Amino acid sequence: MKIFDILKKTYPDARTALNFSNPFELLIATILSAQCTDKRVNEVTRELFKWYRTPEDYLKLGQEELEKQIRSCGFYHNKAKNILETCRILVKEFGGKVPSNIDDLMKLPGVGRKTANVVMSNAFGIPAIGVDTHVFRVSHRLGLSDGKTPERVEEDLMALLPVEMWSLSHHLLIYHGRNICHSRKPQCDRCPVNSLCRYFLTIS
DNA sequence: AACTCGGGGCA
DNA sequence: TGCCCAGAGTT
Repeated sequence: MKIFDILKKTYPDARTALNFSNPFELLIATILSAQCTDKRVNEVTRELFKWYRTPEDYLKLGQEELEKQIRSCGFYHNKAKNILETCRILVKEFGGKVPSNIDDLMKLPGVGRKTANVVMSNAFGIPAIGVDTHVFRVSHRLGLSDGKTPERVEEDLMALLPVEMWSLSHHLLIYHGRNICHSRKPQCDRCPVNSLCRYFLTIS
């Protein structure tokens, strides 16, 4: 697919901003990342992971103290509650390990389809496309999908791309969304794929 | 499909 | 001040 060839050349270092290879740490960081900048998640987790590295560590920490630690990420009450319940399930049902399939991951509170896919692809190397707001918006603009839900966009992208491109396409579309294809004011004049973009066609 | 959960950065 | 941020859960 030509669009992704260009994006790959344009963003040769596109990779996750939540750069954790440890599945458990990536899971926690990704739960925290909901409606929060990756910059702040990295700040909070850099401190958090110094002291708390396993599900047992968080269960010992407790709700109130965890809320304080993650407060600046927003939605801290729900996130703390979800993280602790997730840790309980990990200990009780998965031997303290993070499962690597989407069904088990999505049973964890605080883990939706996007987070589950990110954990699978970034921590376990399983081809998957996490559809966040960037991927959703950019895919629609480019004309890669007309899906009304993230799941439909995910299906369209998977049908469009070879399996070995799934994980990378997630990073490329996010990178592009953050750098050029902004929600409000997309920088179409300096977009490397504007000649292939459906949205650019409608406005020019 | 619409709504709520929210602190913090930035214009 | 107002808008936005690598979403998920509930109704």
